Amino acid sequence: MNWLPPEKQLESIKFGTVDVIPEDELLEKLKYSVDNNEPLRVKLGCDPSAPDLHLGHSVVLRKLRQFQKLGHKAILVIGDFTAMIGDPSGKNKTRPALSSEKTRKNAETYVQQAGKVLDLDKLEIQFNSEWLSKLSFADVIKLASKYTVARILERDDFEKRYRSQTPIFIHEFMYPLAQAYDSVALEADVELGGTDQKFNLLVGRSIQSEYGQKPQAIITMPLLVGTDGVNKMSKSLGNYIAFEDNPNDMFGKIMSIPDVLIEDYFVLTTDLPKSELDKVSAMLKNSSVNPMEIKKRLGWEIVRMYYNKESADDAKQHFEQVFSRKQVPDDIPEFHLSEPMNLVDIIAQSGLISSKTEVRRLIRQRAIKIDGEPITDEHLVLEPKNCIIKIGKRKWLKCNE
RNA sequence: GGUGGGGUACCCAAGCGGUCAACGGGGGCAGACUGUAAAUCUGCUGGCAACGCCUUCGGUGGUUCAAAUCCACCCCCCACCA
Repeated sequence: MNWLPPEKQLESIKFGTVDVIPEDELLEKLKYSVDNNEPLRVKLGCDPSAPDLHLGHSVVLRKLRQFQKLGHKAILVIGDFTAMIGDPSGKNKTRPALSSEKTRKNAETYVQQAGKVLDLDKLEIQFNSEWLSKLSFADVIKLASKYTVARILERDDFEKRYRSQTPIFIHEFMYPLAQAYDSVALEADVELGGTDQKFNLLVGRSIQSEYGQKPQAIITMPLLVGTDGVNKMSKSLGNYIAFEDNPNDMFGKIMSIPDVLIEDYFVLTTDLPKSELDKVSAMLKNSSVNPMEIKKRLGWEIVRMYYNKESADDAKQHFEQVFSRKQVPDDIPEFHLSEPMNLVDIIAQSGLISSKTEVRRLIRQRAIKIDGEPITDEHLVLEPKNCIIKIGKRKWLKCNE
């Protein structure tokens, strides 16, 4: 293996991170690794209960891939054990416990999608049920005796929930410990996570020491802000851009992010080299360049990464056609009209809008147009003819006789 | 185990016998303005065969001409005390 000098490695590892704790220990580990020709074991945990990966996940996955490129061992830990128990952390709703079959299936999808970022051939995949399910109650007590309630309560989400009178279950206290135990079981040298994982990662360090291991270095990555520009990207908030989104949606969603996020997105989700990133940030500061153009570049890059250049070109062109020139997109659903029919029924039947009440609402709001003409009559009956119905900002229906 | 507080629409949160499909805020959607950016202004935000009807206020029964509102039992959450 041709190793990059440890200092160089550290420098590139640090790029885009929030914390590297402790940096000197990581450098030591890197030196040891190079001197002994021994890759570091770099761990990333994942939750297989919602296997729809999005750009938010990509931030930390990309960091893991970077370690792969540097020659280290990337380990993806599937948290199947905890998923099977069902983590009730989402407020007061108990999340349904997933069956082991469902979990395995989710894990499969997860890995398959993660493959868009990681090199699967070099990836070590571990299921934490492998070791966690084998712990005896005595083992668990022993593990629990390594940490105090006060320290667990330091975690700010626990503290928040405690203050807002939201229930906290005992087993939730155990999750950080279980995750920490994963690091023990795997003898991890490094663990990655989002900044929201910082606490858990640090517990890993303590627990590893308690079990006589060298504590892992931890690396936290920023949480990518979602398309709403406010919250972290997450599936449940609906502000996400999924790996599986089709190229047009992917491009369009990128175009809808607030300008202030452009730079973060470039840094955290694309492969542009440092020199290019500098150019981008210079352009963003230069008021003569329309940020929209830079965003198009971003959208193009991202679609290219998850698909290819052709798709990226097409998506960009589609965007310009539909939103810049306000033309009707090429590929829209069709509706066959053989006899006169109520407009409301046509739209409801097409499935583009789920209720007729809502369709009527949209008509009242002048959001429905036929061949460019806003409709005002809720009772309009359409004769069979060829026409284009536009519904709101981004839905179309083509009627054929 | 005891005492007290609480469970309302996607979320927060009013309402405490009819005028309640339920104030207000958030979010979302739509319109204007735009660059599917931000900011701003406006409207909408349970469903349907629609000046009416149906379903909804933790659950089940009950009182009443009439219940989210009153009663009974049950389920769940929180705080304090033990």
